[in-house]
Amino acid sequence: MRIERSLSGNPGSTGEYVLYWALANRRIESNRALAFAAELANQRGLPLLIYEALTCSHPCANDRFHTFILEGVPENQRRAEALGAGYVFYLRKSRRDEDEVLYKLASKAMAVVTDEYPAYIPREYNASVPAKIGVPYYPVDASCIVPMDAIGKQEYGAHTIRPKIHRLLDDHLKPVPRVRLKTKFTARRPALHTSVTPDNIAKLVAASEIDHSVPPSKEFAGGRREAERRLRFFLKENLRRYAKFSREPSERATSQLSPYLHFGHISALEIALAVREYATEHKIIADEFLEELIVRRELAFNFARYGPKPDSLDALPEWARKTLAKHARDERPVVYSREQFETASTYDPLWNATQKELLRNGVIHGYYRMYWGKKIIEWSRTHQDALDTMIYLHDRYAIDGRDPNTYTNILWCFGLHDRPWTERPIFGMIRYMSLDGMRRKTDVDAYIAAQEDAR
DNA sequence: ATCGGCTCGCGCAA
DNA sequence: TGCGCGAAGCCGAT
Repeated sequence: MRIERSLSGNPGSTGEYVLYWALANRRIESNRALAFAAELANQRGLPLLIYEALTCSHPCANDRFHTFILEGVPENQRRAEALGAGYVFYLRKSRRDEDEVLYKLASKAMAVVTDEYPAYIPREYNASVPAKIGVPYYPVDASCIVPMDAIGKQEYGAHTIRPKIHRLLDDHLKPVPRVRLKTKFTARRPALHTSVTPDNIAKLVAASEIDHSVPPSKEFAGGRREAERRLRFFLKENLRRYAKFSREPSERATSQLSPYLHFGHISALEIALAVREYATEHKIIADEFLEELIVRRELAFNFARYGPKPDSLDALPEWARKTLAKHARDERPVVYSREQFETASTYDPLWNATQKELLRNGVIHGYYRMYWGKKIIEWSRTHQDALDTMIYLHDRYAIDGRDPNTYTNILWCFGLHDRPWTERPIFGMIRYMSLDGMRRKTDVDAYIAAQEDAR
């Protein structure tokens, strides 16, 4: 692995260890940023210290996300220490606490390595933190299979990025080499460490100064082991059904891994490798799944990284901005308030069921998520209101929200990475979706019944 | 049940 | 410069 891109200073100055800050990829295995930090440490004869944090000043901090993240911590600590690395987890319980642990740890580090991540808070950290610490700072892309840098520019759509990804895939679709640390971390653990065990998670969450009105997901428990369990289940039960049923939500044939991908409990790389191996062994064609996991996911990261902004209508292609502007003042026969959306109180039973899935589980099935978004456009006073509502609901409830993928999914509803269609009110030439269409293609009633039963 | 048109623009072949 | 075709469709004609 090359040592590249120093954003501030040069490695080689003094320090007691190399610090890896698990900002977006909260895992020890299959992590290129951590592997890079380990190589740097070995090169300098220093130990590796891994830092994972959870903050309450995050604008959407609530019980759901806190619980999910905390559930991953004991396993990360165990695996980090098994490598011979140091591990510090710090939960800042109060909104007023400064982010002083990172700065303290960084002040004794030879270099800070972290995750490049083109959205939400991590993106802001990577822009602001380097200037505040006096040591070299390396953000490494540990999220994508083909690193964002290897594409290097904003792509217009799946059809333009696909050939580039496939051309580069052989170079990158291989396991991250096992990390072996030459120097064990033997220093005393820094005092500011929050001990997390399966038993004290609920107590830690309750004591945090966060929004306690969004309960933990009823469906998804966080952590590496849970991610691995779901991957095994998907391979065994659903990979062979995926091509046929991925757009039939009532069949539940999708991987259910997006929450774990979002928090980095598992990597897209290891999922792709496991899927490819299982598919070869069992003579399954996995192309449809790998297209979603690789091409479309990486298109989303490409958009977030190289587009002007991942969460703004300004980032749409010109034809979409034009047609939306033309229809900005169209009459909206039905308009719901944010509260009506949030409480799943529309006239449409399918839409309400998708919103209930979001409220209860923290995800919406990928296919219905598009319908969910299209209807919010139809039922909002302005396009900007619709975007604000979608981002608000995702940021607040979706475990896989605040992610390049979800922002891209949301903007897709406004024409991003899509093409124009027959002009119609409100939508202009943006693709429209209807309840009749959903009924024609999917078993709407089975899905609604499943959401009702799940209460 | 199936089919074509709708409508724009990228990237490639020529 | 022309041409094919695209992230998940709709609608009306047959």
